Order: sequence, then C-alpha cells, then structure tokens
Amino acid sequence: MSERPTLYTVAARAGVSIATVSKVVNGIRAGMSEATWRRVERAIEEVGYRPSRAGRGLRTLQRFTIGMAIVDPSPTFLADPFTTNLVAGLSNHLSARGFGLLLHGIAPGALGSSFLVRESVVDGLCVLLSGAQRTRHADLRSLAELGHPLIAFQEKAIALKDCCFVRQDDKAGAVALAERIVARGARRVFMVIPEVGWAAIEERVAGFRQVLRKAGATLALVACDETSTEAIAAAIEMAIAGKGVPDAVVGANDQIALAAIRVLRGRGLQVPGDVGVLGFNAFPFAGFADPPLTTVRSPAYELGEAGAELILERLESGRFRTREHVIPVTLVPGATA
Amino acid sequence: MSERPTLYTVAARAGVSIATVSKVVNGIRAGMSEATWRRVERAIEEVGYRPSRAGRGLRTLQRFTIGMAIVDPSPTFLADPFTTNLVAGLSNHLSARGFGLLLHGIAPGALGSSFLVRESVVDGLCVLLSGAQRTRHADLRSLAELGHPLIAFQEKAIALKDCCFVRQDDKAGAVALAERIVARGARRVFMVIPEVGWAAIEERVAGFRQVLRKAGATLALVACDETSTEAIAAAIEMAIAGKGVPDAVVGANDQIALAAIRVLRGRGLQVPGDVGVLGFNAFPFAGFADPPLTTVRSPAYELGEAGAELILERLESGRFRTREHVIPVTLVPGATA
DNA sequence: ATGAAAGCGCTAACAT
DNA sequence: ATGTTAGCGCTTTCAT
Repeated sequence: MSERPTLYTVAARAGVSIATVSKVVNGIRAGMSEATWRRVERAIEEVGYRPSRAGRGLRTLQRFTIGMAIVDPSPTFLADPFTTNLVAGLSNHLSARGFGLLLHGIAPGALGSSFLVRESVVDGLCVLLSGAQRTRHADLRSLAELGHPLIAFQEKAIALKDCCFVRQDDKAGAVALAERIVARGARRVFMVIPEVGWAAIEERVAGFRQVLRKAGATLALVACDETSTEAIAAAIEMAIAGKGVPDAVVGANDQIALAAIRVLRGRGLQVPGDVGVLGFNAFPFAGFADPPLTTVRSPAYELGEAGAELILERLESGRFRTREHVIPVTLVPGATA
Repeated sequence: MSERPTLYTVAARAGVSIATVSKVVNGIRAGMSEATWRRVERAIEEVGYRPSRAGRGLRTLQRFTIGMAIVDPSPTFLADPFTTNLVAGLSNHLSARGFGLLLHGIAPGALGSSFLVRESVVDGLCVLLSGAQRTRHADLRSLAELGHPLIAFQEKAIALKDCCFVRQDDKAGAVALAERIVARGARRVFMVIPEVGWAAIEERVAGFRQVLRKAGATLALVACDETSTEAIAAAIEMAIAGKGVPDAVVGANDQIALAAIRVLRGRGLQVPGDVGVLGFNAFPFAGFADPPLTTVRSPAYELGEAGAELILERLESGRFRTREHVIPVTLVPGATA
C-alpha cells in the first residue's frame, strides 16, 4: 500500500512478467492475447501504477523534458507579457506531445550555475537572454557546448552548432512604426528603452535609426528601469528637461508607452496632438490606453509554439530543419500616433 | 567525443573507480586524499561531465522536481499577472534549493491526462485550479491519491491527506474594499467577475456580500470573459442597460477594473465622482490608471515562495508543518473610490 | 584511502 | 503469446 507500485507490483498482481506489463503500458499490442492485455490493464488500475520517468529515461536515454532558461535581472522574470505568452506557447505545444517544460529564471551571469546547465536533465534547451550582446553571445556559446539541441529565442542567428534561432521580425516592426510617424511629420523622437539589454530592443532601435536617419530626423535613447512606472516617468521627465518636448515618444514596449502617455498628459500635452506615442507588443492591456495605442503585434505565443515544434522535430530527426525561423509582426494602428 | 560522458568516462580518465568520482560529484570529502580529489575534479572538467538526474533519481528515488499544474481554459494560461508572479516565486525558491519546476497548463477536465498525473515524474505537486468548486474539489481529491505531497494554491482548506493549502486572505481584502465604498455612500454595487470560477473569486464575492448586506446595499454579479477588454465592456454595458448606473463597480481583478473605468468614462460618467471603481491585485499596470486605482495588493510572489518552502520542508520532514497557510492582503487606497 | 558490487524501474533483444 | 535478462547512470554499503 505505501510503497510506490512498480512494474513488478503490477506483474505480480496480473500473474505475468514485467515485460508484458511494460508492453501494455507502452501500447505495444503486437501478439498479445486480449485476455492478458485486459488483465494487465486492470492490475495497473487496481494498484494505481504510474510509470517512472526516471526508470524509462535511464533505459532510453531520453528524458521527455525540455528546459526553458529565462535570463532576467528581476526575480519576477515572468512579469513581461511577451515572456509569459512565449512560455505558454512553448509549454502547451510540448505538453501536447508528452514533453514536460522545466522552467528556470536566472539572474544574468548565473546561467552557469543553473541545474539546467550543471546537470543532465533535459533533452533540449530553450533560452531567452537579456543583457549586452557580448554576454548573450558568450552565454549562447557555452550553452551550445552542453551537447543538446538549443533554441535561442529572439536572438539573431550566429554560427553555432546544433542551435536554432527563433524570433520575430522586430526590425521590420520598428520600420513600420517609424515610417508612420515620419509620414506624420515627426522629426525629434525619443525612444524609451529598458536599462537591461535584449536582442529585440536592439532590433527595434536599429529599425527606428534606419528610417529616422534617412528622413533627417533625430532619435534620442532614454534608458530606464522599465519594471517601475515611476522610474519610466522620471526618465522621460529628465529627457524632456534636457532636450525639450519631442514630436514622438516610442516605448520599447507597451507598458512603457502607456507610462509615457501619462507623463505627457501630466505636462498638459495632447496625445497625439502635441506628441505621438508608439508602443511595442500589442498585448491585451494595450487596450487600456485611451485612445488606443499605436503599436505592433508580437506573435509571442506563436514563437513559443514554433520553438517547441522545431526542437521536437530536431530530437526526432537528429538535426534542425532550419537554422533560423523568423515570424513577421503586424502593425496595429491605434490613435496615439 | 560524441557520447555523453558518464561516471565511467570520468573514472577511466582519472584512473579511479566510479565510486570515487561519485563522491567528488556529491562533495563527500570524508577520507579522500587531496590529490585524488583534484585529479577527479580535473577529469570532470576535461570531459565536461554532467551528472544524470535520471540515474541519480533511479537510485535515490528522488527526482528533485516539483510539478506545477495550472488549470485554466485559456491556452495563454500564464497571462494573468497573479499566476505569473506566483509561478515566479515558486520557481525561484525551488531553484535556489536545487529543485526544478515542471510547468503544465491544463484545460479544465483534462487534469487526469496530464503527464504530471499519469506518470511518476515529480516529488511533489502544486496546483492552481479554476472552475466550479465541485470540480476543483474533485480534482484535489484525485490529485491527493497520487501519493505525493500536494500544495493547493488559493483554495480553502478541506480534509485531504498530505495536502497543504496556501492562499491569501481574499475575503478580508474584499471586506476592506467594501467597507470603504459603503462608507462613501455606495448602495448599488456591480461586481464584474470572470465566467470561469476560481476559489479567490468566490472569496472576494463573499467578502463583498457580507459587508453590503449588513449595510443594506445590493450586489449584482456581472460575469464575462475577462480575457477580452471588449467582452468586459459589453458585459458592463449590458448590466447598466438592465439595472441602471451603479454607485460602484468592483472588478474581480485590476484588468477588469481598468476596463470598467473606460466604459464608464465612455458614457460620460465621472470616476470616482459618479461611480466608484475598485480592483483586485495591485500589479504594476494598475499604475496605468488615471487616477490611480483603489485596489488590494495580492502577495502572489510570496504565495509561490511559501508554497515552495512548505513542500520542500514536507519532503524533508515527511509531513507538512501546517495544513493551511494564509497571507494577508493590503488595501492600496487609490483615487477611483 | 579506494574499489567492487548490488540494485533503483524500466525497455528491448532474444528465448521459449 | 509470454518470459528472461542485460544494462541504462548512479549511490551506497561493505571490503580491502
């Protein structure tokens, strides 16, 4: 009663060998009498047998588990809706195929001490990195040494063995937003970005740079701790104090854009009349803005699904079907710019 | 080169037995020469050895993994900031103790088909359930049969073996909010709740009911699909059409409250002048509201941490220290009510 | 101070 | 149609 049942428990009960039980558990009907099958099934039921993944894994050298490492300085590493949707897509797709998702949020620099890295627990690894590009690339290289397939979310492809890069086209999204405000006459633009870097942010900045430069417009970067509305507000105030009121403020994500709207309104400025505001991601709460935010929809959930699909396929076939998978973003025209 | 290194690989390299390597890996220095120790350490380094959890787990019958099952009808089961913060707290605390978190979002009714339930993969299980109380209790009972310790988040304690209930005091939070609006003269209150039930929602409703009844005020429940701002708006419009404009609207969470503010403003009503608005949870984006939302702070992250701590302690000691752990919530007085 | 060996729960090749 | 058996990588007891 108290001991966890094993194949032997079931076998004894059904009066068969453990091999037979194993076949029933794994649905291998080939040449087994209907009677035996049913007898075993009943025994499994009766003793409440659940196969041990450790046992199977040891034998098959598969763990049926994918690791997801999220490198983020904040303990609430799941706070961003982008991350959250990505993880949901990943997890759902893996679950549907019988794979588990082992989640680990890690402080920058501590990646090497994660159990996902130190121990052999997963069949494959997914990562969402933050920090400067140098650090991220160093992390990627050391993860690639681990000997299992790697999915790097939101990173641009670099030469790396057994690694697949899954990202959205952030630069194109930025270009679309930038062209829109340039067409509306913006010449002086603030872009409010998180202090801690991220590949996607770099792309968004690059997209804006490209369009604004061509149009002879200027881009000023305003870095802040984007986890606090107060910090965002303070940074914007400071930038305005230093450089005057811009024609448009771009938030590196929607949260920042919403905070920007508040700050501007607080100064008696009209949005979009005096200053245009743009966001990034288009998650539901962007609908809280009044008027609705002009932003770009991030297919975060799809990104997660794609990552899951690609890594499972890699596990089966032995190699990644593609080295890079890029999903387009779509402009969501609101009324703030 | 290609084969994953095992204890044997390292042992061969260092010219020792696998038992010795195992001791080094597990930091058991007792009576080992400094020279051997170092030699083994070097060999581990050189071959890039990482211990297999499957192997260890099979031997020790421990998996160093906790499962987290989130029952939610939406595929983006991580979308709610409450859930997200809870998972972050849980995950961080577990990681710090060397435990992994196996995450699984499950549709209501499908709990039994989760690999967390069907297979033996974890040392303990945590759940956050949704749906009607009957269903949730049935789920809890079947999970308790599984033979490993169970943490039920946000559920009120029921008699269940080897199960610990970890929740916040939602009813007290509701009472605090309700008393505030009653004191300000509210007599007709709408409470906008998600279609799909949740223990916490029941508590929040109960808290309001209690205070409003005593004050001779009325409470009308408005159910809606809270994952869509449009659906929330539509439900509120309908309620107003049917019952007139209330004195206060309570959102079962902040997202709903923010949507309510928009609807009311859209009808030319002043908040809080004509109608007071209250929320629940006080996650950062509540700061997007203007004026700031009156709400109640949910210690979701702490709930996760507490759950982790309790289940780890249970694993060590053999029994839960407590059957129920309740964390207080705090009123966040804003300017919307 | 170090090693030999048993066995954790399971799968699969091979026997019967 | 069903059973026997050899390991998968590891920990731990007992020898040496």
